[in-house]
Amino acid sequence: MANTPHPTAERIHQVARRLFVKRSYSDVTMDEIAVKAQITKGALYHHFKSKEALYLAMMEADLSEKQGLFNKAVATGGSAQQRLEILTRTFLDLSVEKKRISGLIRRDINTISLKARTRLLEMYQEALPSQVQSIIEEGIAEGEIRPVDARLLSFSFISLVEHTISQHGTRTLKDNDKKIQFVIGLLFNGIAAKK
Amino acid sequence: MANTPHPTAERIHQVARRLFVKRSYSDVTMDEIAVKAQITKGALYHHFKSKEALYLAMMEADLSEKQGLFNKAVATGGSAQQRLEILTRTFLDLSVEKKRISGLIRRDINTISLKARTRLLEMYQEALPSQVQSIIEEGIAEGEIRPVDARLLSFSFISLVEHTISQHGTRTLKDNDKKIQFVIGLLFNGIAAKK
DNA sequence: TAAAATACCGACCAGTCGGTATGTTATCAA
DNA sequence: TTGATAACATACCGACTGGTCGGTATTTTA
Repeated sequence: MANTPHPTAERIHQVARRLFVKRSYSDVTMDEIAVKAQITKGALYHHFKSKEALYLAMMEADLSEKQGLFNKAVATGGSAQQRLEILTRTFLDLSVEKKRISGLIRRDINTISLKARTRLLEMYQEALPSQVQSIIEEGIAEGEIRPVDARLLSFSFISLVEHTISQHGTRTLKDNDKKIQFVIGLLFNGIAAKK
Repeated sequence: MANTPHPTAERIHQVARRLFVKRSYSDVTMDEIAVKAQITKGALYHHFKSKEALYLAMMEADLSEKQGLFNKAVATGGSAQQRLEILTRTFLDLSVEKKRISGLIRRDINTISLKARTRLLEMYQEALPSQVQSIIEEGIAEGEIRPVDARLLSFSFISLVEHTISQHGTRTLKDNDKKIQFVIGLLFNGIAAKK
């Protein structure tokens, strides 16, 4: 399925990923991808039949990799809090670029075709939110977490984590331990002063 | 400053706002704006010297309006929690379109020129995050809130609120009271079950 | 009421971008 | 050696896009 055996296709993936992370779908051109990958447009279109196909293939490769990684965190034992900590750490240990990709979906989702959009959302859903959600749901079942809407909470949590890797987030929370502490602390205990 | 007395310019603003909310900066064309505003391209460029100028003017009008509204919430008395509730309610009472605009900045920020970008970020910063931040800072000073990084927290909080108006958010949290309860409850107390 | 500013029209332009048509070269099985 | 196919290269197309410009209608001002 997610096999990209050809070295050129691999290189195209890398270049595309780098460019799409920095600029929006519409702003990245196929010409630029070709130049940066040191091939011609003909070669580029030999490997990917359209811009959208390339974008989707790149995202699929990334998301399936993430799904596998996060699945390990979900599968471990321990409390919901511990498992969310592990999952968060797994995410934060990724390269800067790969951490940023997750945010592309919200940015580019309205640009691509309806078919690609549906597909992309499904892949994203499986890779990240649903895994967080399942941890939260089990936490609720165990009485560790108050009964809340697990899905909405999982999106909120992901958003919180993404904020810790923003420019200001990395400035304030230097290392990954600090980031995890901030995000897990806020999620479980809030910010109210202890009475 | 934020005076747009001319009815045509006003109509262009409305049309542009509606389109830019739905699609990204690059995907909205000046031709389409002209057609939807029932004028010609010539007239459009008579009122705004460039696409970017139009985008910026639209955003400025919106953000300065918001800044004024939120300022009232900040200026009221009461605890930090009460004031954040009022601010959140003020935001949630806006039209769907105006609620969505705030999210455009993160989406389009890399598309526009550096100069426009800096300007836009300053305006946004003043209108929303810094007002939330000042409430949080006072809450910390009063011992109501644990000492945390107020700026990072304000961004996180805004993000939480934005999630409640997503498709799934509105489905789960029907009315504004529910939304406020979710967001304030999470921020102050977290989701851990009470011991 | 003349003149000057404003508002608007619509044809047009130069450049861009995704995609294609038509090659040329490398690979490798038979 | 051959010939089929994959892997590229090059030149080009046509649709589109932001922006321009000469000119006209309308309103404001002197």
